[in-house]
Amino acid sequence: MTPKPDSSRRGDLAQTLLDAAIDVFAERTYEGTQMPAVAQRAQVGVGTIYRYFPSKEALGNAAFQYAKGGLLAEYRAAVAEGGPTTSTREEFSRLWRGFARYTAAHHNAFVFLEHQQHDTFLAPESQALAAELDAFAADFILSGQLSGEIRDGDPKLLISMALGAFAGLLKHVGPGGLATLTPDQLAQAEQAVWALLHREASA
Amino acid sequence: MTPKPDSSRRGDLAQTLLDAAIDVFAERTYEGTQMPAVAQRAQVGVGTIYRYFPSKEALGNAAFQYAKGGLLAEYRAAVAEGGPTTSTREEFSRLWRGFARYTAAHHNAFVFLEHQQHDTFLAPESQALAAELDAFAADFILSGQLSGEIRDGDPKLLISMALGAFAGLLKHVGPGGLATLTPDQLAQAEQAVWALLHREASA
Amino acid sequence: MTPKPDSSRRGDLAQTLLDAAIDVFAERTYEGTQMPAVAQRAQVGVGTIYRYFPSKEALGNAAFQYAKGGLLAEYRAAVAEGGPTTSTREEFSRLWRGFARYTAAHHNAFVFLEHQQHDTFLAPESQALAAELDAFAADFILSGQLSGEIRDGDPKLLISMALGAFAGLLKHVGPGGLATLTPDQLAQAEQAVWALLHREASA
Amino acid sequence: MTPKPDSSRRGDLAQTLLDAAIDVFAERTYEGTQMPAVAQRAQVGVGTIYRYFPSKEALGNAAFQYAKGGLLAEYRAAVAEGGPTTSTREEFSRLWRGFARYTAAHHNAFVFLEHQQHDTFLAPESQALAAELDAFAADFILSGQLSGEIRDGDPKLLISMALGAFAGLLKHVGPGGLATLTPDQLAQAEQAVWALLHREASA
DNA sequence: TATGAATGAGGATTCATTCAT
DNA sequence: AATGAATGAATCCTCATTCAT
Repeated sequence: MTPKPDSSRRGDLAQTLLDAAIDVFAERTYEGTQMPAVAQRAQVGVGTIYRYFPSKEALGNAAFQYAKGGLLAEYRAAVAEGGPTTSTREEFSRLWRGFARYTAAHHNAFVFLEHQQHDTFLAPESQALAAELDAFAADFILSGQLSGEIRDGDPKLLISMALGAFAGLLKHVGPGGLATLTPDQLAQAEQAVWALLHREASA
Repeated sequence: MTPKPDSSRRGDLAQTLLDAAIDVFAERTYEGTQMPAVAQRAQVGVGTIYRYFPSKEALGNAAFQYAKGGLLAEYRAAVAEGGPTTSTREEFSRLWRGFARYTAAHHNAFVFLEHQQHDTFLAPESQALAAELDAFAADFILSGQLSGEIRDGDPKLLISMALGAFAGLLKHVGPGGLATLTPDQLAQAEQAVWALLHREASA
Repeated sequence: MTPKPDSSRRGDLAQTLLDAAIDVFAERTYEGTQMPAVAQRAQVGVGTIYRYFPSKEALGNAAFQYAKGGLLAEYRAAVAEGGPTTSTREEFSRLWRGFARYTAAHHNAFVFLEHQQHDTFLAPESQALAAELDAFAADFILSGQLSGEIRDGDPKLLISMALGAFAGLLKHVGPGGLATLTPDQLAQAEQAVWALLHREASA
Repeated sequence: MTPKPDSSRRGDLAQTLLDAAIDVFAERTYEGTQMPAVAQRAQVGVGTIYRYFPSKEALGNAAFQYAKGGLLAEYRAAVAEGGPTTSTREEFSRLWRGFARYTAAHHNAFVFLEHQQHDTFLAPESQALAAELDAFAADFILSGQLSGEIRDGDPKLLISMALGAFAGLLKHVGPGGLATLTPDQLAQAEQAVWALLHREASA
C-alpha cells in the first residue's frame, strides 16, 4: 500500500532474481557463480532464491530462457515494425537495431547467452528455445540468398559468423554497451557486418 | 609397477596433461571441470597432475599460456612464411591459414581461449600474453588501414569483430574442426571475414 | 479478515496445535518433522504456532507432556473406577481398558511416546512426568508380586516387557487403532499380556 | 603389508561406516543424526562416507538392510543348529538364543531396527527384507498353533507382541545389553515371553 | 490476531588437495 | 615416480524463526 521504503523490489522478486542471476552469470560464468553471490546481487537472502527456483540449475535455465526469449521477441518486434521490408539490407538494418536495443537494455544477458555453448546444465526446453532463435535467423539469411543479396553458403554458418562478429563488437565495448560508441562508429560496425553477409559484385 | 604399456607418453607427461586440461576445460568450462576429469582424460591418477602443476589454478594458467602462445607462434610463422607480403589481403590470407592450421591441431584450445574473458583465475602473466596477441593483431589492422585496404575504425574493434566471426565459424563446425568444410566453403568463409575488414569502394 | 468458516477451533488453538503436532511427530519423528508440516496439519499458518509455543522444542515438550499426562490420567481413572479392586487380575483388566480407551482416542500419541527414549529435546520436566508414569506402573507390578499373582523379577523389567507387548499390538493394528480388532481378539491379546506377567503354577 | 599403526580399520571401511551409522542412528534417530556425527564415530572425515555411500539416505538403507539381514541370518542359524526340533517350546528357545546372541553383538542394531516403523527413508528393497523376516517369524507361530502349543490368533499380531516384549526387555537393560542380566533373570524373561505365546490349559 | 514471505544458520554433499603406499 | 583413498573447506540447499502486513 505504502511504497516500499527500502527499494523498488516487490511484486516480482522472481524477475529481480533472474536479472541478478544473469548479471552474475555473465560476469563469472554459471559454474563459477555461487548462490550467495546471486543473492547478494539481488539484495536478498540465499534462502529466498529457493522460494522461487528449486535449484541452481533451474535458476540457470530460467535465466537462459528469459534471456533467449527476450532476444527473440526483440528480434521479431524489430522485423515487424515499420511495415513490410523492401530489401534484405533494410531488414538487416532492422535486425541490427533490434539487437542494439536488446543489448542496450540487457548487455549482460547477451554475454551470458554467448557463454552457453558447451553447457552442461541446459535442459531440453532451453535448447529448444535456442534452436527456435537459430531457425528464425536462418530464415532471414535464406530469403536474402534467394533475392541474391546475401552471399552463398550454409545459412547457419553465415549466421554463426555474423553473430560472432556482433558478439565481438559487444566484447570490445565492454559493460558500457553500444552506447559507448558514436552513432558514426555504430553505423560503421553495422556496415562491416553487413559486408560479411552481402554478396559481392564479382569476386 | 609394470611400465606403461601405452608408451608414447614419457618425459612430457606435462604436455599430455596440458592437452587433456584444454580439452576438458573447453568442453566444460574451467570452473565446471573437476581435477579427476582432467586426470581421466590424460589417463593418469589425480595425484600425478600435482606432480607437474601445483594447483588447478596453475594448470589453468599453464593451459591458457600454452594455448595462447601456440596461437601467437602459429600466427607469426604464418606471416613470416613465403617471404615479404605484397598486400594486406595476402597477409590476411596467411593469417587465416595460420588460424586454420592452429585450430586444426588444437580445436579445443581455441574454444578454451574464447571462454576466457571474465576470468577469475588468470594470472597477470597470462593476461600479458593475451595482450601481446592483441597487439600483434592490431598492428596488422593498422598497417592495412594505412595502405587503404582496411576500413576505418578502431583497430581493436575490428579485430574483435573479425575474431568473433572466426569464433562463430568454429562454433558452427563444432568439434570436427575446419576439416569438416570443403576447401570451397572454407574459401568462402575467408572471403566473408575479409569483406568485414575490407574498405569498400564508395560507402 | 473474514471469520474462519470452519469454527470449532477458537480459544484452544493451542490444543489443536498439540494434536496436530502429535500426529505428525508420530508419523515422521520429532526431528523429521518440519514446522510447516505441523502448521498444515493444524490448518494454520506457520507463524501462528509461534504465538502459542516459543519454539519447536517447546512444542515437542508440550506435546510429550500432554500425551504422557493424558495417559497417566486415563490410567488413574481406569484404576479408580468401579471401586476397590479385588484382585491383581482385575486391576490389570482395568489398566488394559484404560490403555485401550486412551489409545482409541489418541493412537498417535502413544506411538509418539514410544519413540521417545533417546530423546535429545526432552526437558527435565518431561522426563519427570515419564518417571511418574513408570513409578505408577511399577507399583502395580510390585503389589501383584506381593500377592503372588505376578511372576518374580525386577518390576521395571516386567513393565517394560508388558508395555513393549502392548506397543507391538498397536504397531500391528496400525493407524486404525484397536478398533480394528474384534472384542474377542482384543480379549485374547489382553490375556496374552496377562500371561506374560502372571506367575505360573509350577515352573 | 605392515600392520596399520593407527587402528584396526582398513579393508572394510564400508563395514566400519555401517557399524558407526547404526550406533549413532540408534542413539539419535536417523533424522536426528548429522553426517559429521557418523564420520566422527567412524573416525573418518565426512567426505569419506560419500566414497562408500552416495547419500545419507543410501547409508540409512544400507544400515537397515545390514542389521535386518544379520538378524534374519542369526535367526535361521539358531533354528538350524542342534538338528530337528522336537517341540515348539524348544524351537522358541533356539530363537530366543538367536536373538540374544544377535543383540549381544549388535545391541544398537536392534534398537535401530525398532525405530523404523514410520520410516520416511526406507527403500522398497529395505521393506522387502523386513517383510521376509516377518514371514519367517509368522511361520514359526503358525506351526506352533497347528501343534497346539501356541495360542490362537493372528500370527502377525502375536509376533508383533512377542517382539515388542523382547524390545521392551532390551530397552530396559539399556546399552549394556542382555549381558547385564543374570542367567536366571534371562531365563525368567524368556519364560515370560513364552507365556505370552503359549496356549493356556483351560482359559 | 493470524499470516506466510523472507532470512541465514546449519546440514548434506562436492571436490581440490594431500600422502601413505 | 605414480597413484587414488582419505580429507575437510567450500558449496548447495533446508528449515526454524521472524516480522511486516
